Amino acid sequence: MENISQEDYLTAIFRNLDDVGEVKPNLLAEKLEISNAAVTDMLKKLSRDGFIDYKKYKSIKLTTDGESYAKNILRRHRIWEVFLYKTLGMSWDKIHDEAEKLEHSSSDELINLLEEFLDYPEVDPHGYPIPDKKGKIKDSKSVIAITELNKNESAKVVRVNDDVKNLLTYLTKIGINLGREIKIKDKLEFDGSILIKINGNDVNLSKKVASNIFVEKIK
Amino acid sequence: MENISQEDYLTAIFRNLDDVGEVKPNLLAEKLEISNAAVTDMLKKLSRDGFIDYKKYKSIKLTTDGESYAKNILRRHRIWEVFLYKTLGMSWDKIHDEAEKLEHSSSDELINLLEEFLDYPEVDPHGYPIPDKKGKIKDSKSVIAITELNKNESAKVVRVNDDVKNLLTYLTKIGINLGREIKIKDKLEFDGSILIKINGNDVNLSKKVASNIFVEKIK
DNA sequence: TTATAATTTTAAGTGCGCTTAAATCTATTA
DNA sequence: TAATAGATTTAAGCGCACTTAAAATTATAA
Ligand SMILES: [Mn+2]
Ligand SMILES: [Mn+2]
Ligand SMILES: [Mn+2]
Ligand SMILES: [Mn+2]
Repeated sequence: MENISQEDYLTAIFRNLDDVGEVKPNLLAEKLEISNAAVTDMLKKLSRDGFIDYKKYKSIKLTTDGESYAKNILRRHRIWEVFLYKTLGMSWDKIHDEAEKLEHSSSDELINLLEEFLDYPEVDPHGYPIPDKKGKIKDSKSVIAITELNKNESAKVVRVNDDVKNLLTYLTKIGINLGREIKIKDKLEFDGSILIKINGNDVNLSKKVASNIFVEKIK
Repeated sequence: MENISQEDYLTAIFRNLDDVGEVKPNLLAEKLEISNAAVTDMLKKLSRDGFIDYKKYKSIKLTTDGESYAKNILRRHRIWEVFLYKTLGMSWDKIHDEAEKLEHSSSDELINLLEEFLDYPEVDPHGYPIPDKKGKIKDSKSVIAITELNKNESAKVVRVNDDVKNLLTYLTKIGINLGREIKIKDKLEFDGSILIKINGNDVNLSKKVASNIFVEKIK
């Protein structure tokens, strides 16, 4: 395909599929920071090119082609992130934007060599799984958002949404990174915020922040 | 700037400046494999944006801005090539095209980290010098084309034009790579071809090939 | 159920980077 | 020097990826 815009649309679609495997144009427009009209335009092209199923005023589905394409771009993105973070030591909050460009400028051969050089990493530095050459993604059913934990439960941070502006910078500031253990001290009804204990400190997370941090329970 | 086309034009201009620091549109059209009309179009934009000095029907010069921009892209390109070749082991004839894309998708910060990781290489895998952070390029006055050698002179291959389609693949096939010693056995007048000895074999190089291989004399 | 709000599409328009064809300018050479 | 060849620019047009404004459709809530 070799088309930066279309590639970004496809990954945005894939990342935002709901429980029945559909997305709405409005959400895409938000995620891509683009007008609704532009989205409609592109949907026609993606449909024409066989990457999505699209009927006017209906939700969007990926075709088999579209899905495997999206996963390939995601694979590129995440492998680049590992390289930037581990090999070059670039900071947590910069690698996503950098990978967002590199993902469109590298052949499959390059990505495979890079994967080998990095010794076949399974997750990117934000905890997202890296699809293998065939597009297979390890499923992570036990991964849940902090918002789904109950009071007094303990958990380990295993993933953080890399897609939310300035979230990573904020998390670094309050001492949250992958592998950290947290404990729910309280869940506040009126605004959905959550009080957690981390590193011996009490920290209050807004609902929005908490819903973008993912953990695995510790029994 | 963040513009792939303009960046490729600028490096093409820089790489093809003549002895008085000028290029003609026609040559650019050839190198970029694009119509003359498209070149004229882009020259107006590059001029508007302050990267070149351009007057209708006259040759093109780079402005100070244009030159430092071009050298920065060249720096990116060549550092990427070193990485692809040395770190990942990608083959000699594939790295150029890959770098041709990556050069447009990497921040200065990334390039600097990469340069450090590679331990500050001075030349790319084709023998071209890598501009430093300030745009300074080591000059290589003693580097000459094979065509400039006389009969019976010996020399070491130090650079090969990475810009000529299929040249590298061909050279690999006949056993020419950087560091190899050659000796001029004969120069044929009628077609400008040159007979050289390399690796104990006699090989005939066409004028076109010979003019794209660069050497340093051995006394 | 119907008014209103929200979403989505259509319409019109823009700059980009390209194309081919025609016009214009410059260089070569008879 | 005048004809011609070659280089360059202009003109018209195209698809892409976006915009804003208006129209159409669908969802929500009184
Ligand atoms: Mn990311
Ligand atoms: Mn991207
Ligand atoms: Mn190169
Ligand atoms: Mn390029």
